[in-house]
Amino acid sequence: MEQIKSTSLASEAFDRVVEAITSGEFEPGQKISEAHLARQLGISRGPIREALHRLEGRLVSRVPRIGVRVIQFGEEELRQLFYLREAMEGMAARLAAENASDKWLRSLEAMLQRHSSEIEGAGKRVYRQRTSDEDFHFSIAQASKCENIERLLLNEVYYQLRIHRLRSSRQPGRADKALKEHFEIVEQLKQRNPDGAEEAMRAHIRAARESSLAML
Amino acid sequence: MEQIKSTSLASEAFDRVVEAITSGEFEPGQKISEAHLARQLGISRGPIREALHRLEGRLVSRVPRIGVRVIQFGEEELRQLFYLREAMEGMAARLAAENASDKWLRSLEAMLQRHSSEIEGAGKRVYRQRTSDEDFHFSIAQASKCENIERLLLNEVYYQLRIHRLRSSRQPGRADKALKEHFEIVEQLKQRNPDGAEEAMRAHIRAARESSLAML
DNA sequence: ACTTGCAAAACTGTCAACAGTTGACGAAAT
DNA sequence: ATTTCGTCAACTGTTGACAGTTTTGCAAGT
Repeated sequence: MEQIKSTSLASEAFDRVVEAITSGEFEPGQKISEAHLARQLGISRGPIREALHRLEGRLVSRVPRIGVRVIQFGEEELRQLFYLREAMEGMAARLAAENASDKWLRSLEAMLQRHSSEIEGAGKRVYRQRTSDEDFHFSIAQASKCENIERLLLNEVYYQLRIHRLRSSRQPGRADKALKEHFEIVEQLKQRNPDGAEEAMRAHIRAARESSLAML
Repeated sequence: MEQIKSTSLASEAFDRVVEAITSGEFEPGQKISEAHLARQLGISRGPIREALHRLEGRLVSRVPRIGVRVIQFGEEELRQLFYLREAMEGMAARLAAENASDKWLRSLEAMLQRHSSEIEGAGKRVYRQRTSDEDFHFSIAQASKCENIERLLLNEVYYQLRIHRLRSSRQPGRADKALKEHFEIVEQLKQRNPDGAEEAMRAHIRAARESSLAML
């Protein structure tokens, strides 16, 4: 038997707006009008309001009586996002090292092997909503068995990161280095070394931060 | 010049619900009816819906077509909350050690001196919405100059922590130990030692975690 | 050219009402 | 006594309308 999904208009609208923002359809700083968006999606303003409120502070900023805008993303905001990421993903790696099952560890390693061969045939710089990198990091967040961290990474960090990724090129050779760092993280996880796993993850994210900031 | 405050009914309702939950007026697990709450506050359901949605995942959990309930708080949830707290506040302390002004450091130390004398006259276990402990920790979050961390600590962590604090007694002598740990954190901040500050903060929160869990 | 004042349009905050769903209660059937 | 079924009240999701505010476009004045 399969679950019946009766999704609400508000959730639908939420997904659409996230998609529109993280895919670049809505520019950073652009104003989003409730009424206009409601007409565009063919529903009333209620569900739209709900969706936009759920995004407040994450992907849009709101000014009372004025409206909501897609968040702007400067160097400082990006740096701070990486600080938050370092803290949370570092802890996630630590917890994963303590909690993860052997089965999961093997599947994570298999994922890295796939990514490894993807990089070989490296021509394809096609856009994909969820990158290999995000899959790896999110998998570790899940393995931490800490719902708070998992939820916040998903809702706060990764959404914002996609906006940035969309508008900036990556340093040449960064993918290779990142993959090596991923392998180092897996190695620490396999050794069930919480300190090592956390430090490897944090070093990886610091490196990603410096690389991203260097491209601005 | 002073800012004109034009607070909306939704924000008002939001504050009221937070107050009701963190003060214990609404029990954990209790269902909150939009219609009932709207009648109670004398406004329509729109602003209420908005307020409850902003609390989703933080202080209330929502089931589609059923309604919202005040979150339940078990041992595991509490442990995970402390993991998140350790990660974020550790990073906050690190950033504070790097960024904070000397003026702020002196005011933080003065705050600790006040807390110190408060504990002397320790009879007053009166309930206060914001405890001395929370003031100390939030001040460091502000000094980190990282808006993400500040916002998430406020909206995600401290609210939930208040629910727990309300319903559990503290270990005898914990206040004294906590104060000593606070002084250690300040010491590391004064020395502008990021590693030391982060580790002191994390050790402090681990100790608070163990103490809290021991009381269940 | 630049500001000032004003009127119209557009938009947000709020409300009241409607439709469909859920959960509870009690009657009927086994 | 227990289960099944149908009814009903309460509630959530959604809508359209109203009021007040902000923005915009334009005209008049400096």
